[in-house]
Amino acid sequence: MMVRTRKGMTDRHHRILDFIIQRYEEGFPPSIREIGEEVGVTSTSMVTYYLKQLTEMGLIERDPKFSRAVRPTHINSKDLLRVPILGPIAAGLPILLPDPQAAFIGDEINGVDVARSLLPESEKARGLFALKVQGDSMIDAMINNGDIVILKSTNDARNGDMVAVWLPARDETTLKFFFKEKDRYRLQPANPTMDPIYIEKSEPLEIKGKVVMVIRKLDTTVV
Amino acid sequence: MMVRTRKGMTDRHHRILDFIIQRYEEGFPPSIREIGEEVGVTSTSMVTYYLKQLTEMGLIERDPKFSRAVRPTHINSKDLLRVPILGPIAAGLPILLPDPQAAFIGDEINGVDVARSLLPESEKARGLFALKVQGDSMIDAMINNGDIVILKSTNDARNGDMVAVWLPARDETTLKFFFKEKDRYRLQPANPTMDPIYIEKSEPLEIKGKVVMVIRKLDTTVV
DNA sequence: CTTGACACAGAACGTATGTTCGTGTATTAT
DNA sequence: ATAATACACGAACATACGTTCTGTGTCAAG
Repeated sequence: MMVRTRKGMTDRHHRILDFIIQRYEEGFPPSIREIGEEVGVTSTSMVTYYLKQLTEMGLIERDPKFSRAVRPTHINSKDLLRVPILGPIAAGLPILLPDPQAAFIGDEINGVDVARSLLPESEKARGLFALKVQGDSMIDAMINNGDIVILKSTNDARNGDMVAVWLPARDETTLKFFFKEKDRYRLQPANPTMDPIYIEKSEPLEIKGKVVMVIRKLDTTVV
Repeated sequence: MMVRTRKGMTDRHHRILDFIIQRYEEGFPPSIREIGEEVGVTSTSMVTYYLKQLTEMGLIERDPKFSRAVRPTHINSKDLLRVPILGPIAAGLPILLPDPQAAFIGDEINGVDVARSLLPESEKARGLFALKVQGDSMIDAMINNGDIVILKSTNDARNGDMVAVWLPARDETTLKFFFKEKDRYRLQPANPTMDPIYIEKSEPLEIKGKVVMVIRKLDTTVV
């Protein structure tokens, strides 16, 4: 007998969480009243109310013994960003769609730690996910079996972006540099010795994300 | 008995600074009274006194607008490893020898921050350096112009290691998988479609380091 | 319509917090 | 010896802080 469908994160939840994360990264956690002032909540009890919910969602931690003792739960430190590995990527496999909700649910799945200093300013926000390359099908993108590709979730791209695309007509996932030309899209392999693929604009083409970084671990340790 | 040193850090300075650093890493900065309790200073004015000195020494920062707004100025992180970028690497260039001394001298040159969690246990020690790939000569190693290669300084390699070698006979630097065979060394490109190079054991071959990681930043240069 | 959970505001209250001031003692320079 | 300085304790005080209580309005299910 649920009275009202429990909405997950509202805009205010997000803004409060963002503010706490921001302050956490600066090293100075905010007080209840500072949070309220930031997000436009005039009452301290309302902030407590939201903080309680965020705590129950497992997104923040509080220590009732101290004032200003609030911090985001996610493992991300001030210097690191933990990017979730959503799954494998291979030529024959469609890319798993990143569920923005799922990122918050306590799915303690695999992830890669990336130094924030390596990411451009604009990517420091959320929306990043990682895929682990399976097989040798991405060789023309200079990407090997086992490499970790970090992407930003997006549905469109600008010329020159390296994007992960799903080509329904070919049942194929591929990583290419994206160029929009007059009547077609040109998907250019990173390897300059290889030829581009041309996709007519009438053909379907799903951009799943923009590649932000590629990490290759050379595991010299014998497993 | 305690000798009064005119200036500099006394034991209490150190303990206060350590406590601030510890709390900073935990995300919960301490209050004046908590600091006093921790280091055995009974008076809040004494803590203020020391904090003022530490601020003047440039070791901590405070924001008088907020409570608990104290943090160490230096950025030390136990999650990150800063790997110095010693220079470019290109086919025609010999690799700069990493000077272990130079890494410690306050040469605030370029560096990459790497999450320790991405490095294998054995590599967490020192001896790592990074090179920035210049040109397309490493394409057969699946490495692009602009990629950052992180190496561990070593003079020998095991079979299967990816190594950076200098071939004096060819005046060439290259990154290849290393295999020792009966009478020769086989240098295998990472790209499986390309053929290996064979070096007779009589020929000179200088192993400069073992590749631990490759990082490719796709600078979409947004904004 | 009634009910009850949800969303929000305001105020009250006890404690926490940082600053300032007064006092005292040991060390050092002159 | 005297003065200046560094070090130390405690109290006082205004404000900051988090919790809790009361009250209001909304919305959907029964």
